[in-house]
Amino acid sequence: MPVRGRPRTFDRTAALRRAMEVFWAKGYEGASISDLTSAMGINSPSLYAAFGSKEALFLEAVELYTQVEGTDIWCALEKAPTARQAVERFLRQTAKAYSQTDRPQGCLIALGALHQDSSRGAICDDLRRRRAESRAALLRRLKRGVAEGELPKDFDSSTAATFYATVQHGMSIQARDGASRAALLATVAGAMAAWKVMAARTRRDKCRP
Amino acid sequence: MPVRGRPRTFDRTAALRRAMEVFWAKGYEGASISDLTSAMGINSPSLYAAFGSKEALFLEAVELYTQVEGTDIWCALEKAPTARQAVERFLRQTAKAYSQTDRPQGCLIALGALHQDSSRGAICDDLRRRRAESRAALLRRLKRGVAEGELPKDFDSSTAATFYATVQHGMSIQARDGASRAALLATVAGAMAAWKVMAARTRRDKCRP
DNA sequence: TGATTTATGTATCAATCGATACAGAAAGGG
DNA sequence: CCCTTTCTGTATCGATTGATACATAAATCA
Repeated sequence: MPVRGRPRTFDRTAALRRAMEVFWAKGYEGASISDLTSAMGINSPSLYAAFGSKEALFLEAVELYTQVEGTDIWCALEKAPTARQAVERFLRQTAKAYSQTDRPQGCLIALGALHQDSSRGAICDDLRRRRAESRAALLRRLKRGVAEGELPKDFDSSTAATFYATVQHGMSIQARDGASRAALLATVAGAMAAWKVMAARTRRDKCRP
Repeated sequence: MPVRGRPRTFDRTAALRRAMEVFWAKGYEGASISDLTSAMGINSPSLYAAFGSKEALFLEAVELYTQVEGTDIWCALEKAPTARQAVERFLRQTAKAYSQTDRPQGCLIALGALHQDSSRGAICDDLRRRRAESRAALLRRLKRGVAEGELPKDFDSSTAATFYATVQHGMSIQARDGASRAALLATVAGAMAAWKVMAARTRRDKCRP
């Protein structure tokens, strides 16, 4: 069923992708409507007609970001055969994604709107919810590792999930500071060094396996 | 030698401290001159007469922040007897400082201005330089540990410094998301779990000490 | 065809941004 | 005393912010 009125003369998804890149590079507050419209190749009335408001555009851009840029990271976490490999691949994919040179460094969800008072509350809350979801996904994978016997029953999945989520967030700032992929992978190596200690059973019967 | 003209009617340092708190809570972009003047209890001409510009005020506020809020963390790093304790106390002090409930959560230097394009370049560069200095201080302490024989000669101080600095940055976002002190300390525990692995000599002769 | 519906481009809107002009007030120097 | 210097409060400045009014263009419906 075709739409009734005059058809849109721009590609809505392509324009949304451009908006995503602007928000990614400049953050929610730092991206002005003028920045957005010039990057999207449209005038502001078209932006408001198609997306509603700056807030709504941002929320759509973040959803697109999650689907497009986050897929590799989520897949790494879900598809790896062991929890250990899942976490390591999750972090290595993160290092790879955050250090791409043909796009902004670091994560839109981590860096897009950190100051609740100035950004609109809904913006900040949405990103916070997505960050919490990232930790929750890690937690699910770790608990599965415990349930499957890969990790000891007394393994503290909650602490480990918090730790690895925090490392990922720190990597965003590190990447934004210009860290190379090698430097990010060094951080991954450090984080994975904690694994065998956290995964060790309380009784030290694994020292000489 | 007393000053010549009409004396200032407000406490410059107290006003600067208020400005610091506003920047800390809202970031550089998010803090408007109106926000600042109302918190400082002065009018905008007084602000510009005393501090020059918003940029200069921010730079002074960050310097004050470094001296006032960073002292405990730096002291923990410098004064601990071993490198291991230095890093652990450094992170534990960070957890404590970032989770104070009577002030903004997380670190002004980590969160104050992450988007180069929108904030003035000098602001972003100053914070970046201070973040780099934090990693450099960690690196110095670790290399001292190697020189003193606490750590093996092949210990990768650079990787470890990058890792622990990144964890600290991640803790800022974690704290800004409302993490409790216990959650931050869980991250510290995770980060310190990596220590004994990174500090282990290449030959596994330390497994049964 | 004419009526309806939706999108586009120009030209703004009120509000807020960072930053000042200006006159008066309060100090020291002479 | 007057002169100079510096700070304070009021009242802005031009620029930019996010968001629209309005006339016109381009499509479908009847």
